[in-house]
Order: sequence, then C-alpha cells, then structure tokens
Amino acid sequence: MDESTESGGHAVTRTALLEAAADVFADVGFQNATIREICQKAGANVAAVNYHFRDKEGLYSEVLRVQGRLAQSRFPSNAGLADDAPAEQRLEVFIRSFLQRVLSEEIANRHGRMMAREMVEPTAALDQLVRQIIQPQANQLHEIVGSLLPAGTPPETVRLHSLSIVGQILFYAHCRPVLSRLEPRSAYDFIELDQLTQHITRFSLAALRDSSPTPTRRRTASSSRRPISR
Amino acid sequence: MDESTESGGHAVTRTALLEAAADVFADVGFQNATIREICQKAGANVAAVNYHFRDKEGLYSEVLRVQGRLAQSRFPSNAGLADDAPAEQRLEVFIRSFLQRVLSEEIANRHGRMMAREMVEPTAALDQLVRQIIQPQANQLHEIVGSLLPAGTPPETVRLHSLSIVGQILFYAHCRPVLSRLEPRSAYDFIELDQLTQHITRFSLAALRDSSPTPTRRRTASSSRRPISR
DNA sequence: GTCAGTTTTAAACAGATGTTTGAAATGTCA
DNA sequence: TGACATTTCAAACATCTGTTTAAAACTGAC
Repeated sequence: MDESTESGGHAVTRTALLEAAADVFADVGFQNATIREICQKAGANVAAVNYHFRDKEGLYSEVLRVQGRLAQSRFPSNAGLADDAPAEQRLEVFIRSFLQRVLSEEIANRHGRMMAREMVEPTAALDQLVRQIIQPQANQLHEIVGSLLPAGTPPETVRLHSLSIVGQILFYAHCRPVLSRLEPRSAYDFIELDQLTQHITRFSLAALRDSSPTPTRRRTASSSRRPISR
Repeated sequence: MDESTESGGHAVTRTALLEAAADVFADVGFQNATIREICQKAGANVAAVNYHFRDKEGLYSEVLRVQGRLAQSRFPSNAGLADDAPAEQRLEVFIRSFLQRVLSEEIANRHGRMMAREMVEPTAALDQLVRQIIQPQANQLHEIVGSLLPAGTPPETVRLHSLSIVGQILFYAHCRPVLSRLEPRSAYDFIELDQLTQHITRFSLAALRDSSPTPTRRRTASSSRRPISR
C-alpha cells in the first residue's frame, strides 16, 4: 500500500495514469478534469485512480511531484551559467528559462501550465509548491536583482522590483486567451522566445539602472492614499 | 420573455439574483458557483435563475454586463484627468485606476475580480469583454506609451512595452495566493495602493526613457532562438 | 498446479448540480 | 370581483462525477 516511492515493479497502469493525468490536469485544471477522462486516456478502469492513488487529489499531488522534478531537470533555473557570471547575464538567463518553463507548450512542459493554474486557482498543493519550487526561485531572483541595485537598497525595494519582473513574465502565461483575442492576426499567438526574453530583460534592466532613491512615499496628482482594502 | 433591456417593472427577485450572483461569481468563479447558493443568498427559489435568465450562463453574462457598467463609472480610466495632461501623469493615473479596478476588494468591485478570473479561465463571455472593455483600455495605454517613446517607434515595440506595464499590474491580482504564502508576515497581504502605483509607475517610466533602439534580434548568451511552441 | 497476494473490472452508489414541470400564489386590469 | 398574465414554489428529473464494492483475472513463488 505504500506507493510513496515509485518502487519499480512494472506498475504499467500507474505510470499510464500519471502520464494521462498530467496531460489532462495541465489542459483543464484540477477541478475540470474528470477521473473518467483520465482513465480512458490511460486505458484503465475508473477505479484505477482510487486503487493506485487513494483519490483524485492523491493523483494530482503525485503528478505535480513527478512533473516538478521533470521540469527542474528540463529547464534548470541557472541554465548552466556560472554563479559568478555578471548579474545582467544571469538575469537574462533567469528570464529566458522562466519563460520556457511557464509558456512552452511542448509535451515536456505540463508542469509550467499546472503551476500557472495553481497560482491563480490554488488547491491544497500550493503550499508545498511554494516551499519547494517558488520560494527558491524567488530567492534566486532577489539575489540577482539585489546585486543590480545600488548597495544598501532596502529589501522591500528589491522585492518590488523582482515582482515587477516576474509579473511581466507570468502575464504571458496567464493572459494568453486575452492576448490572442486582442490582436488575432498579430504576433501575440506566435511569440518568439528570444524576442520576448530580450524585451523583458532590457525593459527591466533599464528600470533597475534608473532606480530612483527609494519609492518612499511622495504625494502625487490625484492620489488618494487609501490602502487597497482586503 | 425579452428581458434584454431591464425594463423597469419592480422585478425584485431579478435584482436580488443579479446582486447575489455578482458576489458569488466574483468569489468563486463561474464554474464553482452553484445556482443553489446564489438563489439562497437572493432568497429566491432554485428555478428563479432559469425563469429570469434562461440559464446559468445567461445570468453570468448579464451580471458581467451590469457590473461592467458599474465599474466603468466607479473607476473611470482617465480618472477625470485632462486629455492634454503630460503623458507621465496620465500613465500614473492609468496605473492607479487599473490597480483599483482589479485589486480592490471593496463591495463595489466585483467586476475587477470577475475580469481577472475571465482572463485566466475564459468563458464564452470573454469575446464580448475584450471588445467592450479590454480593447479600449489597451488603446488608451498604447497611446500613452507611444507618446513616451521616441517618435517613430514601431507599433510592435509600443505594444511590448504596454504589455510589460499591464503585466506588472495584473500580477498582483492573479498571484495573490502565492504572494501571501511567500512572505506571510510581510506587506504582501497589505499592499498600499499609493506605494504600488508609485513603484510600477517609476519602474515603467525608467524603462521607457531608456528604451534602447528597438529590440530587433540580437544574439545573446545561451540563446537557442526557438519559438515557444504552441 | 495450487494458492496467496495483487491488480483489474463492471456495476452500483451517493451526492452534487443545472434544469424542467405543473401547480399554486401573486399581481394587473377591466 | 373575475379573468388573465406573471411570478414563485416544491418536487422531480437527468447528468455528471468521485468513490466503493465484490467478484474476476492475473501474477509469481512454492
């Protein structure tokens, strides 16, 4: 009953389920995925999921685990760049591999799409994901951004700048449906990785270079200074 | 049977349904919302939705319509700013009201949250939304960004820069679950509108000022030049 | 070949959910 | 008031979906 370690033993059905489930979950998300569709794709009986993974959620979190490891080896964050490479270069590499992880729809990349969904409509698995995958990447980006900003920049400012970079990247993952409707015949549908990487890198580097003192409170036009209510 | 124009006649149930539905749809999205919960909140019978709006989707699109008009008057995009105000100022106002529309969780703002959901997990209503709401805003932003970039900047570059700005904004709307988990005790949960507006405005203005020639193709480190497959 | 353990299977179960129905209630207007 | 249309209601209907069950099929060691 302990399946926690995929302990060899040709569990062909189990593997087929993981494979099919990855496809379906990445395509339609946890909620909209049906066990029946997954089992059909896997050529298995409806009861197979419950037998091998306890329940739908067990299958989901296992898929997340497996695909996570897969993605990590497929698109390593540092992309084989030396740790002492110039920060500008490390930023570009970080942005490129992030874009690949999240945007690429090749078969290898169901993880990115699952992550994108998990960010917007979280399941119970998000906590684990944040700890194991998102947090380390955030730290890495903070380190890069920190070394691109003047020494002594407060951590909060570093964080805000990092988030501005991540936001630009994730936008293309989250809002693709809107983009393709905005300008159907434009290049939106057919984004080239290099072009996008270069734009976001340049845009962000320019912003970082020009980082004015620190955005501590300054009154501006028509500002109402009210917190965004929760 | 033609309810297309809300033709007076004190249809109290109809109104209550629209009100309750706006709450529920904004909270949990179209899929996860149940007619039974909406009707209970509205103090109406389960059949009421089908009677007044044909079906669940009819109710949804009507809610979207009504809330759209409401939001437009609540958070006007130009925020009462003169059309000939300096572009820098127009950008700041644009960013602030966008943030308000999308992030604010006050009662008035169910539309922003519905839009955010619609962008990530579209329903049939997205086409209409893009045409009526998103497209005009995109044009407005393009105009602002265009006038901040050197004359003669190709439209594609203007678009990329605009998207970088929108991405920063929407990030906070879409990824809040992740943010609050990343640093639970930090200011993530309690974002102040002014601080955020100022950061994104400065970040973007700096990037726009420094807009290098045009990011037309240049080979960089470890670049693989492969399009992001669809 | 037998037998214990594992895996698969068809069927049914249980609950949720959008929708329909036909009667009852309510409102409108002459 | 009485006749007609509109609106509400409880109940049932039809699907869909995750899960369980108990029997059957399979596997591998002896």
